[in-house]
Amino acid sequence: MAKATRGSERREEALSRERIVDAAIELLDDEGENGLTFRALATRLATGPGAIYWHIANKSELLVAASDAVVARALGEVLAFAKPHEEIRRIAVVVFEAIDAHPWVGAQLSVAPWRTAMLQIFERIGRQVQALGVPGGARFTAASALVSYIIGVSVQNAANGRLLDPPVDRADFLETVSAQWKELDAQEYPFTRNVAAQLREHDDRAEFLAGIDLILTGITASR
Amino acid sequence: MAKATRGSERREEALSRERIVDAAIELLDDEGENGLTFRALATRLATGPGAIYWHIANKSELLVAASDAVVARALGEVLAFAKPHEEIRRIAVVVFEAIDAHPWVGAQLSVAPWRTAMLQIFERIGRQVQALGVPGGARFTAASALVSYIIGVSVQNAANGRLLDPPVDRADFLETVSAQWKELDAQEYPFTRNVAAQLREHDDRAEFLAGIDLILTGITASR
DNA sequence: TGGTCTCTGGAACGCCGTTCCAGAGTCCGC
DNA sequence: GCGGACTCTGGAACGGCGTTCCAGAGACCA
Repeated sequence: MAKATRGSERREEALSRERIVDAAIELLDDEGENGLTFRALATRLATGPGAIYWHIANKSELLVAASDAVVARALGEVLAFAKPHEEIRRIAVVVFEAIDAHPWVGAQLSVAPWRTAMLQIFERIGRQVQALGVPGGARFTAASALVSYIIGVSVQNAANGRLLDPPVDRADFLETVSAQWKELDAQEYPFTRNVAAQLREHDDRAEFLAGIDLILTGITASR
Repeated sequence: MAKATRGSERREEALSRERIVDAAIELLDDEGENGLTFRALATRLATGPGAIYWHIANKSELLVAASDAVVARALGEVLAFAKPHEEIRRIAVVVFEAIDAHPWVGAQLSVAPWRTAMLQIFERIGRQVQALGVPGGARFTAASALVSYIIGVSVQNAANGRLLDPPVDRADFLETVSAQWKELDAQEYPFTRNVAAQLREHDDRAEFLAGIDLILTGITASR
């Protein structure tokens, strides 16, 4: 890898793993998950598909690199807070929002877990669980539950946003689903029918944080 | 749809949506997510790809139908229990195991949520949350948190199982990852390094249930 | 018996991830 | 200053995919 030391570049801006990953992120954000193809990426970088394969092994590696970059940037925004409770909530929100802004990251995290992206989240959460005073034997469980919940909800929230092809207004979308829930069979879906109104009014982010608090309460109560 | 009333069949067993979905489930279980192609499915059904399209609109609809069938069968096994706590745990375990046995269901649930499969889980969990005595305004939040956690952990657990192409022994796999964690940078990943041993020994299912209990404790404590 | 409607399945289309490879540009030993 | 080796490029090509098309087989009705 002596490449970086080379003085001059052949192209205006030489192809590099970083430039490819950045272009991939742009493409994914602009065109959605299906928009990322090696041909489209090559066009955007003014080159051919073959050139990309010199820097990246395959599409899966490209997706891992792209999601790692997004998660790392998001976590970088969370500074050390005074109270563990607060920092856990901050990390959760930042991850939630990163996946909301880049829905393809969510899909990627559930396909290829325990790569760098997820490990970073686990580490940050784990330290705060420790700071909360959770005893050694229960830390792994508590941190795992939190991370699973954070990723799980974020992925599903992002999936909801991707549901309809023309990006539809959130309020309209909830209105529609809520109406569908109200039409459900009263025998089969009594509960869902009853909470249909709450679906329309609910705030994903607030609901998400309420879940975090539920888990934190559980962790603290059984400490 | 007067088809079902037709007395005689052209083939030994006529093609039907149900037969196609069953064959798709078999194919997915046998060959993995990438094994389901319309060509392979056509071969298994001794027909051509075009015939399948008469019964199913596209691949996405086929995947939705297949996961709905698997989840419905799994939930069907859970009878009404006396105590809501118990039934919630039973539902959680059954979903966890169904996704573990059919990992492709997990991937599907995070791509297309809020279809029948997820709704069924939500409904069953919601009723028990209500039975727990959670007040009306908090039921939606509690049920959502539980469902998100259940799906989130199950999907990630299933994704772990799919990680390596030749199905590797679970203990070996954990041993390897645990060893990798111990090799992590001490500055960057102190927590993860510390719990590496717990990763090796932990039981996914038990950990999953511990998380459920954590949330249930939280729900009960803040009731 | 002829027409219509349901259903079949093979052929073909366009796009994808990936591989191949001729060659352009750069560096290094002599 | 020159020749070979090595890095990197990008267009062409391959096999496989989801999907569409359509000629026609079989069952039903007038």
